[in-house]
Amino acid sequence: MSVRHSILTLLYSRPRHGYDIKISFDEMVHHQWNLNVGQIYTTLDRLVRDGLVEPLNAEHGEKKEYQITQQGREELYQWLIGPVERSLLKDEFYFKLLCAKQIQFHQEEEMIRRQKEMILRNMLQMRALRTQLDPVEDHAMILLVEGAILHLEADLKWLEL
Amino acid sequence: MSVRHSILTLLYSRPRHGYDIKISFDEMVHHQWNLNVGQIYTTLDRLVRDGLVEPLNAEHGEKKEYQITQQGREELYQWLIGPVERSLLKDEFYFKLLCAKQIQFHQEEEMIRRQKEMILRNMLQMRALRTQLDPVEDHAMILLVEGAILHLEADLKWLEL
DNA sequence: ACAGCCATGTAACTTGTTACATGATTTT
DNA sequence: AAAATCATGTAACAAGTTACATGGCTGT
Repeated sequence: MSVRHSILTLLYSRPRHGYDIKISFDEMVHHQWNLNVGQIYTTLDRLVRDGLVEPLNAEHGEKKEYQITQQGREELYQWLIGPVERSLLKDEFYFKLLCAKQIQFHQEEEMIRRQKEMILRNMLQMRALRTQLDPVEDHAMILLVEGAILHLEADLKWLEL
Repeated sequence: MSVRHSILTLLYSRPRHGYDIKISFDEMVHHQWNLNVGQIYTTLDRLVRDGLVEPLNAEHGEKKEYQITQQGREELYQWLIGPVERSLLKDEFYFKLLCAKQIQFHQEEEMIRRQKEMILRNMLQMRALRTQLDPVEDHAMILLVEGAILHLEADLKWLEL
């Protein structure tokens, strides 16, 4: 979603080097998002360029650590606190239906069928994830996953109309 | 969302020139999405490059028209019929909550308050749009807008937990 | 004459993304 | 010794996006 902000998030508590960020990222998202390691490094460079992150003790050239700057903390704060747009066209499926209507694509039913399938697949995925979570350690994550499942159920209900 | 596919959609029924696409696009989305005209032209060039669109009678250099190719129709078809991912991390607000938890950002309540505000704003926007729609001409759009409103209501309900 | 719309385009930049190269260290 | 993991990076491209330049045509 926003690799930049993920990195700022992980650097918030302590400095890390690229590979460390990669590992921590995978843990944070419980391996639900496959991120190419290379992207960590390209994004770190860009964050340094923008003054949101700065390199630490780059002496010999090994395990270059990075730390977040004050500006980086502010950027992260603003991002977190900023709400997410939820207008009609921000939902790609609605947008597709709009386009389908425009060209008189008479296969809305098939679109809906496939979308339902995807939602079911995503629900299974979420349920599988939930069973893997530790009720103590991942308490907040469990709430999120359950919220996501409720969301998917609402989605499904709407498609059944 | 996908400017490329919007353009393919508009070229599906007949060839058009850039400005025509811009006007039709604004109509199609009922002015809910502000698209810079320049982007139409850059995207058209890229579509031509990829063989999804081809220029028509570019004689004197005025009103260059473009038409969709067979490959373009197929691309559009595949895009329309393809389902949209709905996993946990694809929702930016969930992702923000995850990051907030990671850094022990103790302002989840404020995040939720602001997100609710945004949803209410988007709901008002949708309701305003609905009143502007023609019950005959825009029948399908009305369904979509009402669906979006239901969606927003479900969103709101979840945030109230 | 001037405003406003019709119409086209480009240069520049952003983020996301990947395939690939390279080598060190650790485990089997 | 081979395989796996640790670790860093680069070149290249896609798509989104915008500010800006340019000129014709139309109505007042």
